[in-house]
Amino acid sequence: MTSTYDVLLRRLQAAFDLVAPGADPVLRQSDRGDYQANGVMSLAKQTGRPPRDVAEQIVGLVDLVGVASADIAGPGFLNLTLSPSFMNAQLGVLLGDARMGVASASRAKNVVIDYSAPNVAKEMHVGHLRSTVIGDALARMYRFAGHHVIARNHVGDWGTPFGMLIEHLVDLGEEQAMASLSIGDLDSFYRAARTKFDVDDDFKERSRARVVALQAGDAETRRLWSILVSESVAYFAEVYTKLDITLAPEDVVGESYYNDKLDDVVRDLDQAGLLVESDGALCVFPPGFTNRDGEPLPLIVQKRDEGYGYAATDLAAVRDRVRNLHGDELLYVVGAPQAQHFEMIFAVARLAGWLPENVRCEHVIFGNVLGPDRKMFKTRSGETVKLVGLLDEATERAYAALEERHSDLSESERIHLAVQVARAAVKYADLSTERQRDYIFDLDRMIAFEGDTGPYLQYAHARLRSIFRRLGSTWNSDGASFALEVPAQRHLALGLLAFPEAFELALAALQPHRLCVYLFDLAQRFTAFYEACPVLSAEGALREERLALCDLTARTLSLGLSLLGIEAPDQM
RNA sequence: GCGGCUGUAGCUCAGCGGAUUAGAGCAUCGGUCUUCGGAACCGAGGGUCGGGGGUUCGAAUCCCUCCAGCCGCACCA
Repeated sequence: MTSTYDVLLRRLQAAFDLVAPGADPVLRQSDRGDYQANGVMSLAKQTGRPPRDVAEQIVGLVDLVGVASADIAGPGFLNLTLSPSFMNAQLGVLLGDARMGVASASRAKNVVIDYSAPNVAKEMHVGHLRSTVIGDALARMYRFAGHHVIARNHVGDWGTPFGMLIEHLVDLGEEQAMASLSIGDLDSFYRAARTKFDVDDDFKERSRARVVALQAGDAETRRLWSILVSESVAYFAEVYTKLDITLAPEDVVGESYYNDKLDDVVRDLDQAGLLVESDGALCVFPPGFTNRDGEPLPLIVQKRDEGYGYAATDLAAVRDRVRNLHGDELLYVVGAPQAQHFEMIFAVARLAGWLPENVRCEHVIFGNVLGPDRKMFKTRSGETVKLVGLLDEATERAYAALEERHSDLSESERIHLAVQVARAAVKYADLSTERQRDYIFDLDRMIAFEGDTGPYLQYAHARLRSIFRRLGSTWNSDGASFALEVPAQRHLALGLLAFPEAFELALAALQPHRLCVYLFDLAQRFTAFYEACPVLSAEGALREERLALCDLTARTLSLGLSLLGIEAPDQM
């Protein structure tokens, strides 16, 4: 179907094109009319004509028959009011549309999304939360839009720490080490290795030798290393299941994957004449970057000791994602501190010709998770907060809240619901603010059932479903049409019709919070409707109409939440 | 020093391709209703949109500048 927004846009565009080809109508929802087109104002400015004249011209040219009426207001605003018949028709189509009006992409793009990226042999902590949650939401949104998502979990599985980790594994014995790792207490494993490394010179020496062996490809060392990796990946999978994240073990393509491609990267850069030796290191100096002394800032590709740094790996990854994965879009869901690093990586990749103009490459930046003191979120004792612990605590709170309100749930139902509510709370809190901002992790606030929270949206959905449960018989929408004579109904209907543009804007800007804003607004429209409009006690056509609005609202909420990676249980 | 991000109601945040009256949630206060699940709804108070300039008929939104906070600025990822 063509969304309501798109119908309006096309009609307006045709009229605008007659006045000034390509002029943007700047169409958006409005509280003045149903929609407003502000493009007249800039068009007037651009042509030097009085806005009202232009507005009148557009109104004369635009064909909105059967769709809407247009009024000129103020200096030259175009307020649009949808016609009842058009709304009825659009809502009627929605009843049979599982996509709730969102068109599927005509050409599926390959979208490579790099997110989560935990470290092998290290616990996942709050620092991984945002990348994981935001990245997964974007992945779900892209898939729904009809694109082919290639998720890349760029785990830290290489580097000097692996010398000590492997030696620690040897010390423990493989069986003991695997047991220790599979319990999920990765931090104590890492800490133990670290401690030995710091206090035991002999261990330190062994660790260094082990790094050399690892890099040289020594078979036994690689085998031991792969134990660490596979145990960790298995652990990550558990965390992802707990969080309901779509990343699979196959998506893990760690830093080590690029090892054998790094020589090539350097050679290519050299042949392109981009490589410069500086202080013994091989660097690229992309224009426009300076250090604190105002001197050109290098991207160090190969260190003085001839080892490769992360820049080389990231460059190899860009190249791989364009050449081999045929990515049309490359997204990196990585925190704000690495902004300059990625700018440089992208700049160098463009210089080297690895990143064609038509490939969109973007660092999807997000801010920090802060504690109540507005500083980086840490435990009281100053340690990083484990993701699993965070979820467990959220689940306990959700469980307690459910226990207080529903004694009729079975134990297993309550546990299952608590898990769903807790995930919703944590994810929605993360997704609902503009991602570049830091946000304060406040479990009390996010798990509240009132206000702009995940659980509130789940609740709105559950209330809707309960109406259909009370109905007893199965309902179908065959007899429904939309007169929308009660303002609350019409207001809700307008919200329903706006789902496609809300989704598309969120996706285009890579801003899941826009979808959150939409869903919360829809939920509020629904509750207002719910107060004003009895459903089950209504009769005849009015009852069918209201049931249909409930059905559409429930489905829109459920779909929208699912695109954020949040479940919408039928009962709470 | 250079660069980036952030600064909107007591608190947490939307709005920032300029445009008609600056919004929401929480909290506070006051109401509604013998609830299709009250985990609800309605209303009120509360804002020099960090400060100051500028562009514009019109700026929270664009430009400049200053202030505050956080982050980055060569061999750790």
